[in-house]
Amino acid sequence: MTDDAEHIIHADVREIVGVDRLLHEPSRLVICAVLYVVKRADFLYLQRQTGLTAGNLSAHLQKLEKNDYIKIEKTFDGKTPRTTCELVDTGRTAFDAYRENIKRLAIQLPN
Amino acid sequence: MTDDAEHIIHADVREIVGVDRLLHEPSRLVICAVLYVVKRADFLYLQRQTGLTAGNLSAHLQKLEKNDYIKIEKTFDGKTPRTTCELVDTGRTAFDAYRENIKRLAIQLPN
DNA sequence: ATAAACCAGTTTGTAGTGTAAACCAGTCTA
DNA sequence: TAGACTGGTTTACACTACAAACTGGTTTAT
Repeated sequence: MTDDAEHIIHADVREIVGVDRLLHEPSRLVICAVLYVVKRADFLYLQRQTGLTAGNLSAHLQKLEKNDYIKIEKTFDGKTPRTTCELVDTGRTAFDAYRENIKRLAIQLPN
Repeated sequence: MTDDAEHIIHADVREIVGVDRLLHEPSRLVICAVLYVVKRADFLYLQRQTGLTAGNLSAHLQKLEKNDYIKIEKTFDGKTPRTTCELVDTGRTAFDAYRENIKRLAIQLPN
């Protein structure tokens, strides 16, 4: 195989090695996908939607918060604690970019 | 947030937690994307195309081979060793499936 | 009253993974 | 024949995801 075939391989394909790892993790991708459409969601709702264990979900949410992709609010609903999550601008923008990237990858290659 | 919004979230979105991890790793995804279009490629060609270090590339190729996604052939080109890689059916099928999955994810969500 | 079960998460331990750096066997060059 | 180069492989380590164990508090049952 020579470099003659190089023209086939679009630069975008190579660039996916630099993909946003924070979003590339499936668990977090699902979390963000859910938050992308519902805007706000509490812990249990997210857990049901994603199918993640509570521990997992908690860890991933913290990671997303630390990177300012989501905002976590802790309140009380009567006496029971409630954790509410929201995708903020940084996260929304990153998610859009990620989608664009993988869309290009998925569509661009010849069959 | 109640489950009223549940209808928005398509089942496919949730399913990406079960994505093919072997292909989901960006390095391997690029390797397979290259092999997908060129059919056969040697080690150095792959290294140039992917931008991976030799050690990395070697490790990922072994992982792909162990899972029967690619076939690795070792020959001599004169006196210099040559490692040639080829995406086999299992790998090609998996790659197609992976593309389908992420395409759905990328396209399906509302903006 | 008090024990048991439950709720809403967090923390901890472990196994797996990706990565770069170090290494190796053999070949070419001066 | 010493040194550099080829074409990789192996090693060491830092990071990550995941499940299981735990925490702090509340409700239910006895």
